[in-house]
Amino acid sequence: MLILTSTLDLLAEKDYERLTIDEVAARTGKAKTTLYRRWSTKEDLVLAAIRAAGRPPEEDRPPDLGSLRSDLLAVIDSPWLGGPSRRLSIFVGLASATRNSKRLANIVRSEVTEPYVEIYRRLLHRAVDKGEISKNFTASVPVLAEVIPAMSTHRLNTSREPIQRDFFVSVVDYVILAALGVT
Amino acid sequence: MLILTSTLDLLAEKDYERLTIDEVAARTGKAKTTLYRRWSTKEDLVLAAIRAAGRPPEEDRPPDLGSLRSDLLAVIDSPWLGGPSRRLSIFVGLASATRNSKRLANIVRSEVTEPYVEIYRRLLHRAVDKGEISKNFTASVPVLAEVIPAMSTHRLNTSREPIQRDFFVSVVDYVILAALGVT
DNA sequence: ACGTTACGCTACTGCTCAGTAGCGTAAGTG
DNA sequence: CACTTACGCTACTGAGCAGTAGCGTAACGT
Repeated sequence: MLILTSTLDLLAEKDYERLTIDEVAARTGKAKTTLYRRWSTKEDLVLAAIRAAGRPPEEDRPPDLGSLRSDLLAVIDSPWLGGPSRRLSIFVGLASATRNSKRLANIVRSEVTEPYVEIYRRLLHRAVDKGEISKNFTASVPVLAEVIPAMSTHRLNTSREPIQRDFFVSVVDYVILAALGVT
Repeated sequence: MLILTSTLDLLAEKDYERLTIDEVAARTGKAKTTLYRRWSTKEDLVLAAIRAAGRPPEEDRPPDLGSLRSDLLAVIDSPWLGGPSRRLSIFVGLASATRNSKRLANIVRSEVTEPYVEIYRRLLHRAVDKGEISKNFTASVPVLAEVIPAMSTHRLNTSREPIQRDFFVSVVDYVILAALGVT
């Protein structure tokens, strides 16, 4: 649906508060009243846009490319929500929404951020089970699973420029894999 | 100055956009006109509040407690900006401001976030120089210096609840020190 | 006593933006 | 051909909030 993807586009460019229905209308060529006929509030529209995006495909089919490193990078490169750059911008745009509405906050957490962290968590646990990583690191998995989302949103928040892939690679190599004793 | 610290308080509770001059006035018992006589815009007021906070004391006097671990925790526990909890909330509140004004964004970066990351960077480099950490890890210092701010703002953004100290300790032990091969 | 400075108060302007009213029109469906 | 459904358009209301006007008043120094 054009309207819903455009809503996500605008959410990526601005953020929830700066996203105006007028602009969604203008960009999609629809009339504002048309939007309000289908979604009775701005919150509903954004909610629908989130749901329309579906869930990350890696949730059902986690990558299995032979090494933890390549699996982590595969998730980073995932085309979900339009690839790393758009996905990250949407994450940041939605973060501001969680301050507006507790309802929105819960949906965002349960449909977007939590599933995403969960994927990393599972990859890490699987690497331990496989023996690729020592069992001594089991305790650190929950924290490490948050590292990639945390570092990338922080980067985008402070630098405003699009994030280079090198940065993700640095995080994987210098932080996550290093913390797991992978040499 | 009561007005400036209250401004920071409100910034910590809400964020830049939700901070209203009327509320600053109400909370400080001042008249709104009084505030506008001294600072001609909301942006100026917040700017003044930031400057009044000064710079982190660790910038001049980095902690030196004998181990990298205790130095990192000392910076985390720093009383600057009212201690970890208030400081972190202010960071998050200011992040929303960087979307409003490029001027504000630059000041926030140069006076608040960058100095803070720089402190971690220096602690890490010093540990390498001292020989506490192997020189092999020099390349990873810039990324690791962002880990604590990134992880803590991310936590606050997604969970909304105050952050427990255990979390910081986990980040230090399971992420940073682990990534530096400290056993 | 007198002027100056700083503050308080009430009331207003002006803008942005969510959400609504009401009317018109094209396209499908029986 | 009538009827319904869906959309477009212009114009409005109403709230929130930055910033302003104008007047009154206490505190101060001289």
